[in-house]
Amino acid sequence: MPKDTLRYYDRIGIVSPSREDNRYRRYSKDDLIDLMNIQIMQYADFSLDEIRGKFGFHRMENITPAYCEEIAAFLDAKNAETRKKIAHLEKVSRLLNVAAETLRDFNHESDQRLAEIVREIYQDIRKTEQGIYEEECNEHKG
Amino acid sequence: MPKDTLRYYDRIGIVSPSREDNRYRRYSKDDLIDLMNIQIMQYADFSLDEIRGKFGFHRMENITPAYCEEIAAFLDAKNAETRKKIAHLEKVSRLLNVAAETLRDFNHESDQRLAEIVREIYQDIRKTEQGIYEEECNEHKG
DNA sequence: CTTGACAGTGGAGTCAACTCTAATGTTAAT
DNA sequence: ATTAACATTAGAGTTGACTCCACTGTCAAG
Repeated sequence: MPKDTLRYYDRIGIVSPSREDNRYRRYSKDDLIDLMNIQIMQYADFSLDEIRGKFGFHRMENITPAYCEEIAAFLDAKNAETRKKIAHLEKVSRLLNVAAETLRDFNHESDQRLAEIVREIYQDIRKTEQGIYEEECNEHKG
Repeated sequence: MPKDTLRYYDRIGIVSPSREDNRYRRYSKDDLIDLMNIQIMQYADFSLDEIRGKFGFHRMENITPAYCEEIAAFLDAKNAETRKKIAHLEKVSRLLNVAAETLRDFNHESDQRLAEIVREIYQDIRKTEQGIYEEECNEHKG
């Protein structure tokens, strides 16, 4: 992990190691565990804000069943989001496949299939835009 | 599509409509088709640079079989990338699933499965880092 | 005791794709 | 003729997660 990244994490208060007399950072075992957890969470597409906010590095004290359930629900939500992204990418993959096929050997059948996928995608795009406008409305209300 | 986005596309030379006498932008049918294509390509995770570079909006002239094959190969590469992203997200989904399960009902079996996935992910992360270092090397060589 | 290789800091720069601001010009309606 | 509602522009700001810079401080080796 690049040093600048560690300094950055320290600055934004995500992993703040203790200091030696000369102000050099000293990373404890727990700090290293936190850093590894961060890598995993980043792999799972959590932002640093989410990591700080939801996991906040409670160290074994303070772990009530209610807290566990809260985290579990959060993970469920993230998972639903992830499934949506996968569905999106599956559609993209199909699109690219058919588009390449159509380019290589133009015929009515693959052209039809391409058009069908494109139509589907336009619907998705319009849905997303609606989502954005609804969000904006809610923000104005809130 | 937001007006600012259209102005932005005009500025960076992606869709540059003709102008009326008063300098107002007038979008032709072809411009609209370009804009729709851009939406599709963005859905498929192409950057604006890629869109400008690879598709450059050749309008029916200049479409040789060689050009078709070049684009098809490009789409294939993008598809390979997409499949990799899907594999990544599938792993994330499994992780989130097992993590939530483990949080809700801690037992040895799900804990084991969680550890297994985490191990797998660390390997992926290390692979990615290596990739980055190799890229850096090649840049220094090139 | 100098030299080189590290460590520290605050602050600025990077990337992509917008998004917004301020100042000004054009048009349609009252 | 005034005003509201559009259009134009150059240029600055936004986002997140770094990444780099110039400068200074610390330390071990020769």
